[in-house]
Amino acid sequence: MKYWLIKSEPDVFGIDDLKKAKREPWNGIRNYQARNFMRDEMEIGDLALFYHSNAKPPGVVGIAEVASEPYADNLQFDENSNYHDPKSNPDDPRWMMVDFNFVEKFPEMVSLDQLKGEKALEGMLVTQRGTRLSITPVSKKHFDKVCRMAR
DNA sequence: GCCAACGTTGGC
DNA sequence: GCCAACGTTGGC
Repeated sequence: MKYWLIKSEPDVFGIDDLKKAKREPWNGIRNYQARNFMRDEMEIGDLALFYHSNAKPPGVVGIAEVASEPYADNLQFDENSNYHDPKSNPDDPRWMMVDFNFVEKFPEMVSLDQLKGEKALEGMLVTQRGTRLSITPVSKKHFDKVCRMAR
């Protein structure tokens, strides 16, 4: 079982939206590294820290769970979508995604500042400057620590 | 296959 | 809204 951190902008799709939806296809990822994590490494039952980016303040607000095998993100074939990719071949889709289930919303967010200030989280990718990846792997140690900080 | 130009992310 | 840090694109 692996652990992850997934970013989302609360204005677009935040933890409350996931709570309401219960389950959501993680579509719109158009970065190869992030895609590879979903396609090649995620397994049903993996847990992910749900992170609000472009928020004030940014930080981890809850937990989601991988709920499906990887499958093609249909928006890549939708000409009216921002995520349309004309170069993707329907017989060999370029962009894959998984579904996430809502697991938990933390009573209080663990802000990026808190993450950065916590010695035990040293090396966590999201705290590092220039990490723009919307999906990053997280060690179990770091995952557990963030959960403890939230409670 | 190099690399300049361009686009995007996301903290601040 | 600025801009640093990346990723991608495309000409050569």
